[in-house]
Amino acid sequence: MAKLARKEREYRTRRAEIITAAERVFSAKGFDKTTMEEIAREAEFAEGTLYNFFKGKIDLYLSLIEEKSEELLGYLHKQVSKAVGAGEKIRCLIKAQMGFFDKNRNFFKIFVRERNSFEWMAQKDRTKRLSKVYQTYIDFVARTIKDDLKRGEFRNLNPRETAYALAGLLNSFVCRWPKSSKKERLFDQAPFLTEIFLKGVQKSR
Amino acid sequence: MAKLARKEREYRTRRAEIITAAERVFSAKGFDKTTMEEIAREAEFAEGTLYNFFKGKIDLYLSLIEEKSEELLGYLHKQVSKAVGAGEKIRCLIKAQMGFFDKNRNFFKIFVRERNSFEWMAQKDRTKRLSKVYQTYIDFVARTIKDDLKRGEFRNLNPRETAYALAGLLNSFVCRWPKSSKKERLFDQAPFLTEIFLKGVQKSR
DNA sequence: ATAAAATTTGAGCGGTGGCTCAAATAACTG
DNA sequence: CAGTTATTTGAGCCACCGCTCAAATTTTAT
Repeated sequence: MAKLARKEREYRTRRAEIITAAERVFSAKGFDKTTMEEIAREAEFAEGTLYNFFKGKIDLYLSLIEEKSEELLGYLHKQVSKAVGAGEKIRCLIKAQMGFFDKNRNFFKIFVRERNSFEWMAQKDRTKRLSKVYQTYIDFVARTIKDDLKRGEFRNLNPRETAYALAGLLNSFVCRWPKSSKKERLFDQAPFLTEIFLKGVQKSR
Repeated sequence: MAKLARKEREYRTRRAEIITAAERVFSAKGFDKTTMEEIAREAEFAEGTLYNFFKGKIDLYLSLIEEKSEELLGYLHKQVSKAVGAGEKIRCLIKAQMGFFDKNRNFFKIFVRERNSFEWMAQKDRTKRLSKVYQTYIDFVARTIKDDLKRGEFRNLNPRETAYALAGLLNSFVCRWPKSSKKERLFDQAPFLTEIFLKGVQKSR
């Protein structure tokens, strides 16, 4: 019946509100310095309410990363699938990722920060859930590179290693961003990075 | 007199022992999840003793990063200054950094992790002391790149932006390391990274 | 050997923050 | 509206941890 559907919709809305509130706080303070009390205040709920939507602090954090990452990957997938021609998929991937981060500044801080440290994290389940997310991301980048490289005049490199190199190039560059002016868009830096990377992997002649 | 000198030596030895113990724990658990009690246990001192050597947890952490970074920079400087010829300094920088990290696995974890998040950190003094460290590092890389690029057939790029790109390339690659086998050395990966980077910045022809 | 000075020790204090749960409130139902 | 169920609330519990300081121990001086 319609009633049930509305309830479900409202539940999701509230859940999403909590997630974006958490995103703001986590991105500003990092996981450890963020308190549930602060997320609750930001989301305009009482602290206890958060526990009706998430098992605890870690679950909330991981849910946020997982869901936003899915969004990112979906977007990248959609954009990249359009591109054809040697190097075009890679070019498109870089542009798409920068564009996504421009629109999701808060999330990107969490994504980058976590990506660089998840490897040696303490809690078991946290490591597991996170590594899945980042493996999926790297796999996608590696596949894109693989498809693209064999199409043009590129060296025969290990796609996975190359994917790490590209991800690193993007991430670190992106780390300067918080310091630069608000209006500056990451998207505009895409050509610079694309050029370095594509030249870097092309065949010598 | 000789007596005073010995005291001083012993003081420094104990201090260094605490720092390397802290290095082990911090690298394994990260700043927040590391407790003073655990560092004390690892260093075989009582908790209170740590406070005779450092003002507190943050001071210990920052001292560790500052002192090891100085060591790293000194080593890089020494190695790079030997190199001559287009691209040679950069090649040498990459090899030296990988070699240093091979020998300082624990420190490198802290260095990389912190480098990626210090930009938006909470505590004022911590940010200040850290940003100085990383500015010095990036400055050095930028200077090396600048010296080198004008010597060969390279594009006219902004050295500072390019330094961030290079640092990112190295760091992210290095992030895979903890997963790979113990015997695998970062040093052996240097050629792969060097090639991508040098090709990436060379003039089109 | 003994007193004085320096160093180490670890139990305990105080503040913090994740999480719970009984009570309050709101939403449905007939 | 009354009764029932679902949701929200926030004060308080409790475990944790950085840090202190009086007492114990070691080192130095005489």
